[in-house]
Amino acid sequence: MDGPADDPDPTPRRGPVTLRTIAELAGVHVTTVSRVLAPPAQAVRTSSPETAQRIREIAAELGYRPDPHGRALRTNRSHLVGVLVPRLADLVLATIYEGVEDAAGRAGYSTFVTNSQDDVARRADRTDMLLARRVDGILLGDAPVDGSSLGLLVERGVPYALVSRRAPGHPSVTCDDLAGGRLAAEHLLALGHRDVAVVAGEPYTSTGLDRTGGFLAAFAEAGHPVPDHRVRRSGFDVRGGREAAEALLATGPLPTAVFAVNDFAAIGVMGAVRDRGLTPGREVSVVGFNDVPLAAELPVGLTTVRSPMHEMGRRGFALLLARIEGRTWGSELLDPELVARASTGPAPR
Amino acid sequence: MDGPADDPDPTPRRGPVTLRTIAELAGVHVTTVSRVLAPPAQAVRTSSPETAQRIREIAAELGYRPDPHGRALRTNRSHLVGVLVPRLADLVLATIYEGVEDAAGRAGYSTFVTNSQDDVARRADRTDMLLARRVDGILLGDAPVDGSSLGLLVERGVPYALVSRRAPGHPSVTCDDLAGGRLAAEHLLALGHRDVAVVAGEPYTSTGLDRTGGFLAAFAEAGHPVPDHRVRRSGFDVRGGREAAEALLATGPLPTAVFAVNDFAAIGVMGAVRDRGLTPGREVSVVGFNDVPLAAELPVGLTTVRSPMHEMGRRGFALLLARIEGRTWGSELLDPELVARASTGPAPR
DNA sequence: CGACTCCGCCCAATCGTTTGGGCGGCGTGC
DNA sequence: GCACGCCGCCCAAACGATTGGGCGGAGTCG
Repeated sequence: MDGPADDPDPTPRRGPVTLRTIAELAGVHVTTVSRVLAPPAQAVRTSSPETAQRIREIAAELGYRPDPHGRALRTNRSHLVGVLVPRLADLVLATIYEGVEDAAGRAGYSTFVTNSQDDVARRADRTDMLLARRVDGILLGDAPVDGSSLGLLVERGVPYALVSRRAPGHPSVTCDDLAGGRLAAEHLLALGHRDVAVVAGEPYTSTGLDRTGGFLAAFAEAGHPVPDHRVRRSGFDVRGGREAAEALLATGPLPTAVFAVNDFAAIGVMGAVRDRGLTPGREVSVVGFNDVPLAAELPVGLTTVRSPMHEMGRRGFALLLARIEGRTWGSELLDPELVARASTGPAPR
Repeated sequence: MDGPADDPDPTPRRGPVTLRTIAELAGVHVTTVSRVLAPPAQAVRTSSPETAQRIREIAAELGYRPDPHGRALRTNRSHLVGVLVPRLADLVLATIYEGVEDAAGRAGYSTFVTNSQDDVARRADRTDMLLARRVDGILLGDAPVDGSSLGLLVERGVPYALVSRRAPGHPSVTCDDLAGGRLAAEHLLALGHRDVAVVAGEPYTSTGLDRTGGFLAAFAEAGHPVPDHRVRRSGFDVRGGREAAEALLATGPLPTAVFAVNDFAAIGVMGAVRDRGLTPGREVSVVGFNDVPLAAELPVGLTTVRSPMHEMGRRGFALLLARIEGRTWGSELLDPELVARASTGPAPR
């Protein structure tokens, strides 16, 4: 009863608008319509200006949108990319992803995002799902620093790029985490801190490793090497930071400052400091990393190293796109920046 | 030079595996392969057990995955759904989305998520993009309570469902926010609070409205109506909560408790309380909503109303799927639960 | 022994798009 | 006036999967 509408009224036109719909209305072949509506870049065998104009008008009036499935089938290009993150509920990754989606949208791409939970099996499973969806490439926000799990992609020849975390020998867009670690160290050194501790994040991530590495290097170069027992791995969330800080504060004399490689971990550290009746920024200074919006709003503002998360997402997508399109590319390091707030102060005597 | 591999070796087989690849290897027609590999539910015109077995083995060995574009083109079903959220960098929505993605994955669907920023134009734009991608349905996590912006979907006959925020007359899966507001009120009433304030969230959202409404109703019924000037709209983030709290605390006598309709807003409230030299849970009690993981880890643990965010996402997808498949469906209300921590205490005299 | 049924498979059309190959007709040059 | 070129368009063949329609052969039954 509600069939393909044989009323002669051309405007509301039931059903989806296809090239054929337009071709019939314009009294022309679908090929012609396709060629007219193709992006000007690949404008070969063009039509007469009048025909083109007429076709464009009809297409606009009907609200024609090319069917991505038909197009993908023919061109073998889906204009889809997969994005793998450890957890989307991690604000840092969510923000990076916003950048990715932003850039992808502008380039006419859509993204599937999915979380791997930093779990090997799940990562393989999700990658498989993305490949089954025929994505044009994959952006990895969860790469382990040893590059394991990238073999499959290389082997299959799937374009990919890393974002947030780097791995030697693979294309990536990351914050210059080594420099960021140094910034934190220099800030604390300038405030007179000599006896410090590090909440170091997960040891299989370049973010944790590099930030810690840069920090330790700067202290060592300044003549105040940080002993091993003052460095402790941790999760990247509040709980992880709190647990690591409790362990660090429990043993021996109190450090005068703690550097956490992630803001949420730093918030956990501040909680642990408070639990001992101390105030962050007075008895114990605390530095975080990333500068999430929350950092500025805390009762005691968190001193932190700002990383350009949104920008990182955008550039990460741009890098992936360059690889997909076979253009030249290179890995990128984005500059971090120190933001001093109330959680750091001069070292107590 | 790297063509379709005419070596007789059947196993590594260059290029993508299609039905034809399998058909040729099995010496059978593609139709037969398609029918064998179809889900058992729609098993009509089946093959002989031997043929079927052989086909399945070859498919498994080659790692056959049906091309979603070919399938979508033919069946007019993309197995794709769009998800619209205000901001993915909002932990609450990110968690709900994790639930959505979880359920979608299990059902063989993939999801596009995109943020509307609660902006009318952007929402229309993103919806359009999703429709252009030929999604089978749309899940809305950003619906305004007046249901505006849903007209387009209804009109076009696109299956949709609401999650997190409801709108009268539209299918939704939400937390029972009215009940949640009451839970918060009852908790504070039991602690002896009579003079309270509300940080009410955005007035165009059912979450803000219902949580506030339930809270106010319970206080009114208990004989302690909350005056208008003690209720103030706010953003759902830390800054929004802080700003609203500063306004509320500035005028007249201090309330003994503040209910914020969102945990992050509550964190902002606690910051404002601290700024005045007061301690949350002593001079001023604070209650939040959602129970995000951070709430338990704060220096002063946040009393809050837990909402089942992950579950909400899962059920939301299930509801959408029911509509897509034309099954019967109904809106759902999920039960909230009060979690008492240190940020609430007996009302001071 | 013939007719009928049904099983197991193949044929062909279709979804919407892109793209190399033709093919008339008009304009130009000699 | 004829040959040639090119402009503007149409034709047809893909891409991979699904699905109604046939068709030969084996089995059943009278």
